[in-house]
Amino acid sequence: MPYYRRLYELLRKHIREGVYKEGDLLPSENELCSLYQLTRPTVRQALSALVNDGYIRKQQGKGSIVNKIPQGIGILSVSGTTTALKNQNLKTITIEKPRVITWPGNFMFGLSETEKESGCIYMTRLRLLNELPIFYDISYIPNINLPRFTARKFDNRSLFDVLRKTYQLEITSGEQKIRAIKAEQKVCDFLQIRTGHPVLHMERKMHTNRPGLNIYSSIYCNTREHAIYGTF
Amino acid sequence: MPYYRRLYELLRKHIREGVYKEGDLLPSENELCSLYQLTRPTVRQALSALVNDGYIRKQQGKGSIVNKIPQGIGILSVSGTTTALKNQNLKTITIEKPRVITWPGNFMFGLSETEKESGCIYMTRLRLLNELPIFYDISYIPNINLPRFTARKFDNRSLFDVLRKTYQLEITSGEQKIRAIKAEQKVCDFLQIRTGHPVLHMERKMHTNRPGLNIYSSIYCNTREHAIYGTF
DNA sequence: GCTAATAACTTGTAATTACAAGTTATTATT
DNA sequence: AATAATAACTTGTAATTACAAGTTATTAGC
Repeated sequence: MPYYRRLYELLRKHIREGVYKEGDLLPSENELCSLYQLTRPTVRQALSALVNDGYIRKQQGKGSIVNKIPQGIGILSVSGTTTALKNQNLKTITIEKPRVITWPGNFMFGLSETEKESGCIYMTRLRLLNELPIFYDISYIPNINLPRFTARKFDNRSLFDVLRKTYQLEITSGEQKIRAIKAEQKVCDFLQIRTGHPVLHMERKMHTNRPGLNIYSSIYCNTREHAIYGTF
Repeated sequence: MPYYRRLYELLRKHIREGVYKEGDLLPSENELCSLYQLTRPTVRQALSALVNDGYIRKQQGKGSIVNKIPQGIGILSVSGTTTALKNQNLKTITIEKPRVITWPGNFMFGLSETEKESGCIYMTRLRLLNELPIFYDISYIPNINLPRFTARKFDNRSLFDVLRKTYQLEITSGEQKIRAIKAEQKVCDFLQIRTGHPVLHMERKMHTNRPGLNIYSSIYCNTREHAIYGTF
């Protein structure tokens, strides 16, 4: 792991654990240099990654100021869904275990030839916050070089954790379409809401560090109690 | 304007105008160096800003690959709402002209003391896409050093354009809460939809380059025809 | 005691050099 | 002709140096 990345991970951990609180100043770039035996460009690379991910903001002449950690459900952020939640009780239930299907006709995003040919791993999950169902997820993953995937279990573990640890797959960026819709019967049942209740529908395409491999989800979200929170 | 910024603006313009199309490779970093008489760190700074804003992705050993330009309604991106739309006919109507009010009780985000003391500029606008109302915007701006703001006109011009050009205010980042709700009567009237139709509700806090000055909006969005599109 | 200049910080920009690591086209070998 | 090694690219990481520009604390002068 490169030096700038190590420093990034360390500072990120410190911020998340409250070593540096909201409004605090990080050590200055020169201090970080001498603390960790790095040069300024390297330190700046780590800091700009933190700025990028919303952990700090910088002000010329002043320093690196720690931002408030997102407390809501940070599903809009790049990092996995589970990560943004800290003390809240989030549980994941697999409704349909992963199985290989042919891609649905009229898919939400355009597919490459490679993706079309390789078929699709399909699974549905329900995610509960404090015992209340919040997300109904339908995931579509191209069946490209992911051995034994359908045999894996995801209960109480983020799909993205498995992808990262087992297949070294990381989400690098993505696109999404968001709508407010009247939920159909099946979705209402899963989310335990009245038929026709407004529901947030997200269609996401997530790019990974493996070029050409994208992960797709269709997510229905009950926002009655919790809003979707995101930074940009 | 710094060199890296100039190169960023130029390449961004070229991508938006189609000089480089989706999937194309930009000139290599070394080519850009000799083309514009810059050094590689400077070129890389410009490119990483383009990666950041989703215009390109990079692949080691290959090059900088141009991404698809977002064609939807790019309200989730940092840049102003109007910018992401290209050939579509977007019109803005001011419903309530900017006026100074006291901050509403139970405001959607916590306010600093400075913000509370300085009062609030309030305005509401309706934005139409191809003659159809899509967004109903309520904006709240702290009345801090913005001379003659209430006298300005915003018809058919992005609020953010005025803020940038008149007051050198730029949005640097922000946070938002998103919900699917049943629209109340007034909102339905503005958006020309049936009472109780699902509507997307966004509450946004936008940080600016002027430390301590944030812009707030509450946006109701009709997503029946158009989805909100964003990259991350 | 107050004010203004200054010094000592902070981050921002930029050139230079060097090598590592991934990709692609070329060349040599079989 | 197909394959494997290689060379010539590409971007990634990292140290070094220098000065510009913004912020804050100190100091000198009144």
